[in-house]
Amino acid sequence: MLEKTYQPATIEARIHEEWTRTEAFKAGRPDRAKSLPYTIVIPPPNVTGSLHMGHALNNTLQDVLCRFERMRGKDVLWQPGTDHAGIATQLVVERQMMERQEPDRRSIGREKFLEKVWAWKAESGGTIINQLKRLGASCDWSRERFTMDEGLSKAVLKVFVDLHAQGLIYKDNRLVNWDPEFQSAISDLEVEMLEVKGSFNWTAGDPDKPFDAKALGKALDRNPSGHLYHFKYPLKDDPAKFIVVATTRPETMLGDTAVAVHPEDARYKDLVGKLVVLPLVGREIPIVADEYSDPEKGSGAVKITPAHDFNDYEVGRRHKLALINILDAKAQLNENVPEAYRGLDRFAARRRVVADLVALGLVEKIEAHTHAVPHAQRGNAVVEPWLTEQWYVNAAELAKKAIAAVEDGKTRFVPKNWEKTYFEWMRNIQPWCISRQLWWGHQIPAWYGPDGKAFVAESEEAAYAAAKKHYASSPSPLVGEGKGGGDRRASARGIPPTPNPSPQGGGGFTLKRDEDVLDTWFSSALWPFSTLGWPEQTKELKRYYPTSTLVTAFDIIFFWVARMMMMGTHFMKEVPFHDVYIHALVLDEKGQKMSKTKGNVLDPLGVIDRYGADALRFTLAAMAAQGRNIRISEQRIEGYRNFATKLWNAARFAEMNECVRQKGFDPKAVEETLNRWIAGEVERTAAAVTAGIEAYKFNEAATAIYEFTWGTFCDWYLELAKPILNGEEVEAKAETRATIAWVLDQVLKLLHPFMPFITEELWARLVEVGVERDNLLCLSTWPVFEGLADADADEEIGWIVKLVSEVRSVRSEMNVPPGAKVPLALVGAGKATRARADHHEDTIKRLARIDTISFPKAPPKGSAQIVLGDTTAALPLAGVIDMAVERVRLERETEKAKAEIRKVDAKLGNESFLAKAPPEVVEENRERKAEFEALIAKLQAALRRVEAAL
RNA sequence: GGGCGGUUAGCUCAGCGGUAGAGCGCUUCGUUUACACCGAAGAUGUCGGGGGUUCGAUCCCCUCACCGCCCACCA
Repeated sequence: MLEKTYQPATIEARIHEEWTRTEAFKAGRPDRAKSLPYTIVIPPPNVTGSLHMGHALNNTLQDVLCRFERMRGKDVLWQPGTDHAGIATQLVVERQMMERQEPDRRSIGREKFLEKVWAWKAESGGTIINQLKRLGASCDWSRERFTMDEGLSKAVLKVFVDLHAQGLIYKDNRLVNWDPEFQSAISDLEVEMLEVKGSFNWTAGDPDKPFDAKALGKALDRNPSGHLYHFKYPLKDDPAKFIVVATTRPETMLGDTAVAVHPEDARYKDLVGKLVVLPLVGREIPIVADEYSDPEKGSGAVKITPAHDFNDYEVGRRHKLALINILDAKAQLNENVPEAYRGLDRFAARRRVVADLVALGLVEKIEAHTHAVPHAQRGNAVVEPWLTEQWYVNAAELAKKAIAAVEDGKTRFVPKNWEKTYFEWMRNIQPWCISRQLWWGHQIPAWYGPDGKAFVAESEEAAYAAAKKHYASSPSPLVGEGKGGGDRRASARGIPPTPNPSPQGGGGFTLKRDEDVLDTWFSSALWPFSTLGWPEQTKELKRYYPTSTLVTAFDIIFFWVARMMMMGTHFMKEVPFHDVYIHALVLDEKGQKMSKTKGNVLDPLGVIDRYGADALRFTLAAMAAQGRNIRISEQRIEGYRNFATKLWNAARFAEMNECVRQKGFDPKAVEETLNRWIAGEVERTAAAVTAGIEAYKFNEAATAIYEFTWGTFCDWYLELAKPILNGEEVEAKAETRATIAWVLDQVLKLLHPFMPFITEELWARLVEVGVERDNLLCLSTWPVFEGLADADADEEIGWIVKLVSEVRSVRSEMNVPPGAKVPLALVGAGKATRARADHHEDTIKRLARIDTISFPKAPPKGSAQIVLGDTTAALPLAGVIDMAVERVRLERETEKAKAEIRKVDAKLGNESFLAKAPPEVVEENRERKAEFEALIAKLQAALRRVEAAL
């Protein structure tokens, strides 16, 4: 016997165990050997992360697809795994070490530090996987992968070496986004522009307002950025004259190598080609004419610091200006600035420079200025454009095939509008900086010879062999000049080059491996094939690649989707996935991004504890309309928890009424009108759910099964079935019981992708006599029906539903006591109606609380009257109801009908409409008009009777 | 500055060239043996403003307003 309410907590764990025990989700099950494959690779969550609502949505949708396709008979591989998440994970461990007051990573060295990270991974790495399991994710857990697994690392090595050999990976010395806190390069995508506001305003020469260093200091304490400083640079030839430049970063002036003005700017035309003397430094720098300078901005003259600004870098290139790097890896001023500033942090230097220039009378004004400042997404440090040598991928080249694949429709975005975003980015793609000065990640497979030449190979041995060959035919490396290579970069970062003391062979030289690791996204880019065993040509790779669908949120289209497309089309010569379904972000009730700092995080695990995984999943799926974000609220989840309970109780009802599955039950063979009707409804619902999932319209699929289950099955079908179940007609009773059991099974199946736990549980518990007892629901077959619809049954049941609803409505409006049974008179009933009323007598009596049904020629005096097609249903309630109220009610009904007729008439009276609208629409309106006219006629008759009674 | 999306019931949102919908909330009623995490009945909308296309526009086009996001932007 089922309990009165569904208790998810007790059931979910057991069901999950059952799935695991039977290896239900394993790809390549023998019974699916001849099936079509269906593959999804999971967007690998950070190995040390924990489940948030975004994951919950992402994985719910993937699971809906996988369970759906599995039930449709496909051989489903949902490939799970985790990402090593270079920066994020290293950060966590470093913070942990700091909290424990342990020595930092540089003190303990790379090896010891990596041991710690691996230990942390071992400790917390299983968390998110277990959380995914709690959500019900039907991944093939036996195939779990990690981006730093041996196999995946091999794939990374091969890709790096191959791309390098093809000239698509190279080293370059250019400006990168540098995170001075991590002391690592980061990619453009990892930079976030944050708006900052200043508060200090000052103008030179205002006697009422002298410069107040303290006030500026305070403003800068709040925010080191946010001000625009106007500096006066004296002309060399005429030191009494100045050119004014404006900057938000005063300290960079120490690295200025030019001032640029617009070539068309009349104010400065004469100055082009002249020199100014850079204050504080004394360097003579030219005034150049460059289009980059915008006469509208600032003073129209702009200082140029090619080594510390992306735009200035380009100007510098055009004018062959010197690059003076004034910062070290920590963004402290280096030896290239006057001694007074050396060793200062960039923000301290900023104050110092401003103070010194004010003292020299070279500051014209300081304005509070709101502008955007680049911050590192992880860690939030202000990012510094910094000149270093890094490894790059020629993304523009790889993007060609990735773009073509989408243009040709080999990969399709759903919703389609994301293709535009994809193209936009891909067509303007910049070189991808892939080296990171971190330790946690795939170390770059490049070894440097004594002269700094890099040997890229899959192993140290291979690199050494290549080096030996190279140096045998080249001048001795031992007298190398230290040109290029990692060493120079290392020294630029203040890290002394550490020669490898151990001899690596008999070549008379040693190789030193590049210390850097690869961007995390480099390995994730390979995920669709590296997880299948590539570079080995495994049978899994053959069977499951290309994958079917990728399900992800739009915020990683650039980071991940685009790069998988590039790597997939390049190395596999085939797209990594056919469909990319881009889903929404999950926001809080107010539409804000959930974040720990805002404290508006709804923890999916807490939700699962309180309402069950099924309720959470259903909520997310039901709200996953395309092209819109999801605002999740606990109330909504509660509503779907109630839905689960509703289903549970419907099953309980079935159980109590001995509705047991019948082997070989054929829904086409049922004879009771009621059962024929519900069979048709099941067919329609199955089609709607199927169409919804196929089109990635999860909300439509979820709504279809919800409405059927609650509205059609519980509210009407079961209620209508009760008289039969309680009646004496043995055959009808048996058929109805069997039908109920069958419908319930179809509900369980259709609902299973959304609510796997409760459905699996009920599936198992409802089997009393034998059908499919040994099978799990998740491996059963998806409902597909044809030919169950029965127009006659639809009409008949529709009539009953209408009659019952109308009677209830009138009773309620007329304040008939709910307990009171009243007689029903059907006036003007034709043969068919009479037959219906006879056939469903018990049902009508029960649901509408009627005691007797009669068929008089005219309505009894003092009746409330309901027009139902050709019949007027009269409730003789003389004395119970107020006829004045009844008159008002009938008048209102009449007015409504008249309003409808007016609308229809407006159309039918329009000749253009008759001429141009499709004939079926015209016909539809004619029928509508006739219907309402008939209705009005009957209502008028009813009104006359009421008036007679008054 | 470039792009994308949104504006529909009190709230959160579906829908869509031809009768405006759901969930929650609200009102009234209800101990009819599946379910009060329930049942029955009910109220509520100038479908953001303006223009256009069309026989017909909440839906398509243009425009304006407001809101959100992405990209670019440290003078």
